[in-house]
Amino acid sequence: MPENQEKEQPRRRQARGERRIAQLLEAAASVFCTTGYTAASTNAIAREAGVSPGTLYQFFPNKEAIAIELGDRLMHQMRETYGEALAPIDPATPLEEAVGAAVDRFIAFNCDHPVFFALMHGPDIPGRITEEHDALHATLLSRIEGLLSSFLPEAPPADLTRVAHMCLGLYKAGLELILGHEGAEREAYVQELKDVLIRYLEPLVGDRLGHARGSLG
Amino acid sequence: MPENQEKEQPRRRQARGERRIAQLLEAAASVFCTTGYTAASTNAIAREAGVSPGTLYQFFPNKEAIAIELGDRLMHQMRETYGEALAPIDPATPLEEAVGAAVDRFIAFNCDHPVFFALMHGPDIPGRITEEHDALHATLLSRIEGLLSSFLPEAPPADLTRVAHMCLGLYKAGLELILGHEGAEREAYVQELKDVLIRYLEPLVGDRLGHARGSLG
DNA sequence: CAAGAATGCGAGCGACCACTCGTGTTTGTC
DNA sequence: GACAAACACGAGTGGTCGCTCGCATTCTTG
Repeated sequence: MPENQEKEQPRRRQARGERRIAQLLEAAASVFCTTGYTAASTNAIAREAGVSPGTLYQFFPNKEAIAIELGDRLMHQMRETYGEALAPIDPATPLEEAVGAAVDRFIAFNCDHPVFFALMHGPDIPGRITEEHDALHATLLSRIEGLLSSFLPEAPPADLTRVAHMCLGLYKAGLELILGHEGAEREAYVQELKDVLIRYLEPLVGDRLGHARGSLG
Repeated sequence: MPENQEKEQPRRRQARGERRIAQLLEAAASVFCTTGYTAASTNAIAREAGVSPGTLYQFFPNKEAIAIELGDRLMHQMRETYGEALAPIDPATPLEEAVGAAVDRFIAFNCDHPVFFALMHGPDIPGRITEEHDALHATLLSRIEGLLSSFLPEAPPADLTRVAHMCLGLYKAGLELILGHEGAEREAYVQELKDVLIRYLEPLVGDRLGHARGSLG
């Protein structure tokens, strides 16, 4: 059977279809945010988008595909964001500045796209999304490791990896608190997160260059 | 209608029944751990326990009650644990010692009872468990605040609350990494978590007493 | 040893959900 | 305008899951 059924050429879409897709993804983002992936019913997504269940399945083969497409689009934007936020930097950059800039960019992204957090942290999420998340996670980790190694060229790789994991974990913990507050309190938590990271990393990287110790605001 | 239907006196249980309950809770813990709460089917729990679905419902009115009972028992043990781990201490105790002891106890508890983490972090968990979790969370927070205030009697309450939230969040982040590793690597992460907390808190509490700065191992 | 309560079973019920299908409507193309 | 393809609909289908019910078995009690 030489027929290749998996390679269906993308069916021609009209402008209306593209609009529907965007509409459905937006609705899905909203529903995923409030109820999580598994609890989100496709009917609820369709209803939120103001279309019928059948219409939803005109554009997505199944529920997972919705999350995947949403994840892909977010991931794309994310890569642009961390491309800027975690680019290799001059090792002479003060730690405060490097951490502050990276945190600000990531926090801004996550505040703009709360679905991202919801989609990447559900314990009930299908395999494909987890794969994407793991891939992103790995990329972020290697970027952080790269940055760390420019500060700490002589550290054992295992330690670098561990510290990178820790940084990402600390960021996620801070993000959760930040997303849980608004306004001035949110800003205060952002600052607190920066302090955590800076104070954690300072003894590691500061020993090499003897940066000035942090002064509290 | 003067009848009070909610107050059914607890039906008499035989030893066999108590054993079954323990068996079912253990099975539930196992299933919740591997699949999470919502994805765990009551039939799967019954199967894991080696009994029929009907037997399960002989002892629990519904699925939520299983999680609640499990949560209650864990919560009870937890309170004993943090009763020791977060008891008010002499403000003169070195920060390293206080943080190290508290972290060790909580980590030990969480490693002994992985369900606890699974049950308290699913985004899909029913209201009652969330309430319990919130209650525990609040208690832990006020304990931490209490400890902090003994170090920082003059700090504004809002700052104290924020720092306490941060500490708990950092702990949870560390816990996730710790549970994800074993053996020596796990121990390394435990130490890393302690370092994070100590370095975070040191500038706050250290300023008052001028403790020796941390030396890396 | 009864008699009643507690325990145990498992087919099956009702609800919900992902997904389909037959049919009707809109849009692009000649 | 004619034809086909894309779009839209929503009742319906199959499957899963929480939970029930009638009945069999084991324990406690007098």
